[in-house]
Amino acid sequence: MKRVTIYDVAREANVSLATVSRVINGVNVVRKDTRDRVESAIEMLGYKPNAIAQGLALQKTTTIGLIIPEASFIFTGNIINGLMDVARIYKYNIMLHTTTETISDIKDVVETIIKSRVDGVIIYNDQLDDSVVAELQKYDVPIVVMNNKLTHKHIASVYVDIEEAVYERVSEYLKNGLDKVAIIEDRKNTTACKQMIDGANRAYKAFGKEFDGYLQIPHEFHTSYAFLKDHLATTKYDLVMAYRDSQAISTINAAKENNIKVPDDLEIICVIDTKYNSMVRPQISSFSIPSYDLGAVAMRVLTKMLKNDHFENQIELSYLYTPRQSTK
Amino acid sequence: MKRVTIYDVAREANVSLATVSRVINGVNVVRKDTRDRVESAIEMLGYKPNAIAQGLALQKTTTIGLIIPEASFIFTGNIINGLMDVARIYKYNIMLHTTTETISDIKDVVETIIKSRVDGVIIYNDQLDDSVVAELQKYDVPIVVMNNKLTHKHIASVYVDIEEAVYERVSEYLKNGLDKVAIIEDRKNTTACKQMIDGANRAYKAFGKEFDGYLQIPHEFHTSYAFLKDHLATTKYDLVMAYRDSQAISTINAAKENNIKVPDDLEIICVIDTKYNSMVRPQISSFSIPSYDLGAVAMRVLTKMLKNDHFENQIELSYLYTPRQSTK
DNA sequence: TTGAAAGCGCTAACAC
DNA sequence: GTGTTAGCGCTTTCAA
Repeated sequence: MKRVTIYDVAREANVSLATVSRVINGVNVVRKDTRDRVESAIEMLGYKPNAIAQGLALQKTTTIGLIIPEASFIFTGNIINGLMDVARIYKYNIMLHTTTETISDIKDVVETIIKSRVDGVIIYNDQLDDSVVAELQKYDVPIVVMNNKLTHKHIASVYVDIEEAVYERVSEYLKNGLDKVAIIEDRKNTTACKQMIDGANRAYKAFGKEFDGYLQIPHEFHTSYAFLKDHLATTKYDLVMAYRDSQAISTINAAKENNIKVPDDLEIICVIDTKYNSMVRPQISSFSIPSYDLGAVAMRVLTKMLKNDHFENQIELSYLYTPRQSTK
Repeated sequence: MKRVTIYDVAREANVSLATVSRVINGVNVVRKDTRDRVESAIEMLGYKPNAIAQGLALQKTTTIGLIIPEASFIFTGNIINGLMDVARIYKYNIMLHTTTETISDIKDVVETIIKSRVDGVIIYNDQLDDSVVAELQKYDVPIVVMNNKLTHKHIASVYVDIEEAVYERVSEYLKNGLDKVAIIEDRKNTTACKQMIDGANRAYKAFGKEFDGYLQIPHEFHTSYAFLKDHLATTKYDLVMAYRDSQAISTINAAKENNIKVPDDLEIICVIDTKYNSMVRPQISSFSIPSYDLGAVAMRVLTKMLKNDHFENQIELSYLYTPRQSTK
């Protein structure tokens, strides 16, 4: 089909292109019968307004850039679903960008983001580099960051208070005299992991003790499973906490290898869980981070920013600790 | 930062905008010293070419539309990773669209795709509606379809021959006299499921038998697990095949409830598996569909189409049957 | 090697 | 109510 433009429609309907533009954009001043003429011309020619030209004329693209780390879809999938559902409502398009771990790569992403003149950006990235945000800010792009509590005035952040969540839970164990708590390192989620440790530290301090259960996985081990299989053979814990459910599952498998019974001999809790947690046995107790909401809220805040409405620049989403089969 | 355009750069460097354009696009006719002047002006002003304006002038956007069903990221995540990696190489942007199951919704997606003037479209959708493809084709958008063997001349399809895979495997069992084979319905993947059944039918026919193991999940059951828990109590199988690993896991759980030992009393095979299969015990034997490659190849074919290079319009990716703990 | 100017398809002030 | 026209920021012929 030949490209059909607003001129073609105008000619066909015997009106000026301004009138066609009015009809397209629902400007309610066009007389009913001319509107009908225009509409049937549009129908007849199969005309679809060129969003690129509109973007150029209006100085806005109605698309927003989404930045997530590569290979993270198992968790971010739900975030994206939430985000897309809201984006659909407000007619925003989503430009997807994934980042690998190299710094040059993330610079490239920012570069393309700027060039593509998106109306706003949503970032989910645990190891978020300040320079990225700074660069983006130079170009006045509204930014929403997920899962990273930021304090910039012009950036909104949507997150769950993981520190508090872990604090609460660990306190509970300490209260019952169970103080052999471990937190597994998560190299892909260093910030989240740091919050977990902070929470544990605070809890231990409150009980006059010191937390020393941070399990860093030595670099010679390729998986946390490989490490834990050895480690659990020699060290006994009351509770192991992991960020992702996948790590929790690894822990369960490692425990099984060592004839450690979950939850009788060892309890396990993770922070985020995916649908697979509902299939695994035993099912893992978790904080049920509302990942769908994380995306949906982020998108909603961004639309507010774009309309210059007032917006909260820090939105804390609540979690709900959900005990399952991996804890007593 | 004030919007800086090509005019600003031109003024700063004391050249015409045509020259700036040449520098930006690496047209090698600009004298070294003027190029240097332009480049330092660009640097100084922090100029980034407006991709929207370029898109309008060049009649191409260097972005491609990706359509996937909502909530499918656990599997499509890998596809997206493959796709993004290749897109990055060729400097294409990805516009992400998800479809829910309503027909009006998919029409909307096609509408926005056309309007956004993407250079091409990649579709992963099991229940792909022909009318969608037809609509897209009217506007001459190059299309690549994943996991759906299509025969249109101007559409490329990238897929794995699931029918053959299942045929091979089932034949193997029949050869050993094991003929109680079941295939679980997958409502989200009807086309894939149909191919599985076709494969089983063909295998049975080759052995002079008739396949009757298609397990449709009655609508009163919300999950396959719920259904199988009952069903496996009364019916014995040698082999249960599922499309997704998640269904295979459900089957294992349902078997466990009925004291059926996997793989001793019942073997289980799935077609696609995600990283979770590496964590679950027993691990499930599968065909190891190369989902990353599916995305990467799809994107690569599309770039060929866009360059008007010759391209295969049907690309079959190979699978590798990988026996694990769920089979003997 | 460089510049002038038309055009890409649309919107929005302004005029009628 | 409708048309005219000047942009939006870039590319690309054509001349110089």
